[in-house]
Amino acid sequence: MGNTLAEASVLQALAALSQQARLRIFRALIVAGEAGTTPTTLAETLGLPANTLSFHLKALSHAALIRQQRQGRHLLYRAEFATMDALLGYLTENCCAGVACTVTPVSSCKPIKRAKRS
Amino acid sequence: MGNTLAEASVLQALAALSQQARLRIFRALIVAGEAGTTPTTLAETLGLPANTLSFHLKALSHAALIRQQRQGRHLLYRAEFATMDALLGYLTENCCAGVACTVTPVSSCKPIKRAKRS
DNA sequence: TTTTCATTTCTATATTCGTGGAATTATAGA
DNA sequence: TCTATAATTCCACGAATATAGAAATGAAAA
Repeated sequence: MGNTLAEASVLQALAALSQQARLRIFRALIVAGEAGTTPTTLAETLGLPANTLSFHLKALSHAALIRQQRQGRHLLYRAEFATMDALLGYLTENCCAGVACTVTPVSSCKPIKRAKRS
Repeated sequence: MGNTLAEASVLQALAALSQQARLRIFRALIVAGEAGTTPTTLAETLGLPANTLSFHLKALSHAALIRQQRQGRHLLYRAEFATMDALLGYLTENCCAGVACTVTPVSSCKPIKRAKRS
């Protein structure tokens, strides 16, 4: 039962995710989970120049889909699960089956503990 | 257990919904349900010039989020629930909690019979 | 078939977006 | 402090988008 976003926030989140580079960045952060990821890692993983990546990170941040935290010399970016949850809630309730969705809505979006690979 | 969309289709659908006029058009079609709505009705409901509306309808059609059918002199537009369902499925599975979402996914998006208001 | 209405396409314009090179800021280690 | 590294901001430019007036198409009614 997450908060529902205002239309403007929904539009901003959808716009942020509707671009290939940004969708991939976001997905990478989802996979990274609580550990988060640094821009440098993202840049080499996704093959993006640092400044281009930064541009997209800003868009995702502005949409509140990700969050930034400094970790020594690095920055850590993490997915903001609550916003994604709220976005899915909005879409389910308002863009799925009329005024109120009759089907089971997404209950929650949480980072999951995953085994580190390699 | 709807089909999952390819990344390109997801991006197209998200882009289609990430614009105010189009999100409102889509929501109006959701509310209209199986009955569908004509461009004329949409135009006056949303206060859009016919050509601008047509432009946006095309974008939604191209993303397979809506469908068109001729009804005599009018056209009827309807929401394509299956695509929305698939979009929610993708977001739930890939952008929610890692490789596979542990929470209950949206089971289905169906038009519901609703009482006409006023 | 002629007229009428519904909708789209054509065209133009202003704005926003995506990209990446170069310069800048910020942090930490020597 | 000085230096190296991390990340962002500045800037420019081509591409894509949103808007809407005007013209064109399509289907049905007269």
